[in-house]
Amino acid sequence: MSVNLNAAPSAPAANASLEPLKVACASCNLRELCLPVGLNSGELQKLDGLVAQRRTVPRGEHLFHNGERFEALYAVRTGFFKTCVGSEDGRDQVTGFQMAGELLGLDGISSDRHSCDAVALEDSSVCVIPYTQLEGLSREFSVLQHQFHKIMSREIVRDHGVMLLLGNMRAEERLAAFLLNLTQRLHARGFSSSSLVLRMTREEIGSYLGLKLETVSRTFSRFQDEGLMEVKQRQLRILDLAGLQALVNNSPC
Amino acid sequence: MSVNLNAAPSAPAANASLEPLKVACASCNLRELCLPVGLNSGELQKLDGLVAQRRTVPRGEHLFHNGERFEALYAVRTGFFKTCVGSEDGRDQVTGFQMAGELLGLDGISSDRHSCDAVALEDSSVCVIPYTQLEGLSREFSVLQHQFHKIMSREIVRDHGVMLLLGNMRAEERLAAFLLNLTQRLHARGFSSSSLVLRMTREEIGSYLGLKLETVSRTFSRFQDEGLMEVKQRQLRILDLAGLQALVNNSPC
DNA sequence: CGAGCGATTGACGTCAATCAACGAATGTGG
DNA sequence: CCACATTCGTTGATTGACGTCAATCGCTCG
Repeated sequence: MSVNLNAAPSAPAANASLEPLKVACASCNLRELCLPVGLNSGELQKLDGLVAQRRTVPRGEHLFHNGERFEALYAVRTGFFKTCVGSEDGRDQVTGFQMAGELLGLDGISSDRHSCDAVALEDSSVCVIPYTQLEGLSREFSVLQHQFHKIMSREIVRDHGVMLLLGNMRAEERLAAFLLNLTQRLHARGFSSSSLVLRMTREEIGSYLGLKLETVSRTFSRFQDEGLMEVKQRQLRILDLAGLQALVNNSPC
Repeated sequence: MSVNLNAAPSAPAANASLEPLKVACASCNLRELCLPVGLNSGELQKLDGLVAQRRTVPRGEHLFHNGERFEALYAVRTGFFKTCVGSEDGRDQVTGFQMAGELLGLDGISSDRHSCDAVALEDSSVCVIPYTQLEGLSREFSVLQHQFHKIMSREIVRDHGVMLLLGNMRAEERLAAFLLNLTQRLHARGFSSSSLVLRMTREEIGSYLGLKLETVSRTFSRFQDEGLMEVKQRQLRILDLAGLQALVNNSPC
């Protein structure tokens, strides 16, 4: 396996800020990445009835907090989020980064409370999906039910990939895997797969990868020295994709 | 948060080997830990109709392999399993240990193929839950649907806890967290929470915790020297639960 | 323009990995 | 039943990767 991630069919990305009064799932350009995959138009309409509310989250603000009552899932429409869990003694761990078309809040189902924080890394907007209603609708439409289950399962598989990364890989391999994941997801959304702008700090990358920010920074510099990529602060440019892939796949020896 | 794990109400454990011809969920002593939580007797009967098949898995054998077609979930009746993912270059990572009442195979939903190996660490038996039928039944019974979603969500939360452990904790803390998790789950199944027999090798523990087997062994020895526990091969005895908890909660400084 | 956060880089320390040897337990075949 | 093989576990010495501490640089935004 190849350090799992959310593979998805391609679709162009949406634009932020100017929020239309009503954006139906049926006309959303993320529908092939999101919950509506496979629904026919009648089903889509029903789903739209449910996803009535939108919410914008300014950069740095929480979409939800750990411990908060769980009532809805959120589909990212525009923007970028991180989720993180924390231990009593103040350590915290970024558990994921979410971009357009990805679902937030699945952790909350288990205990009716959110068990992590979700924070916008740039001005973002989400669709609010009231959870009880989603359960209801997915009892009506087996396609929706199955798609929802697939999304939860995909999250589990992704987490297992991260566990492999955290448990077995060295700093270089972790960062390479992270970059490949990120570019693949961006590519699936119609962006360039070689040029990207990071939405998160070195510290946040480090937290996700189980590294310190200095190590992330040094590893970026090493990649640049080796001609694998160009690094200008958060502006990245992949020069040697195969080289990065080789780093992930070939064991260090 | 406290390095999440599958908390569950208590229930005594079943006995192996002599497999009854028919064991109904309704009379299973794991029903308060497993899928049937909250079902009324009519619903239980329907679920029983679905869970017709049992399977025994001798120690060391696979319940399923990575890449195999996904058709059913498995509920552990007796015994003990590990699940592991592997990368191309041969490294592999234990992603979890499963005991009675826990579900295996959730990773398979996302792609219709299992994405990990499940291996019995002792002679074990499982209930086979055909997945398509489970989806059907959970469209009929919202309680079953909700319980199933909770189980998937719990798996996600558990994985996030492991990510925190792998990303932030030192060897001692990881092992302490692991032991506390294990004893809590055993306790929930009616076993002593101070005495336990490990079903897995040092290497498997190490793989789960992102450590080498020598480090696991050394850390066990240190715990013993410090009077936290008694270690005789795989036979463990917790002497100072609070001491272990302190290790997990208090940052090293 | 200056304050402040984020990023980079260097010197040094630490924890766990690696390499290696040995001991204990379990299982196999003569 | 014992010799032997094999796997699992323990322990020590050394190495190496990443963390820590610290100084500096450079954006970005009031």
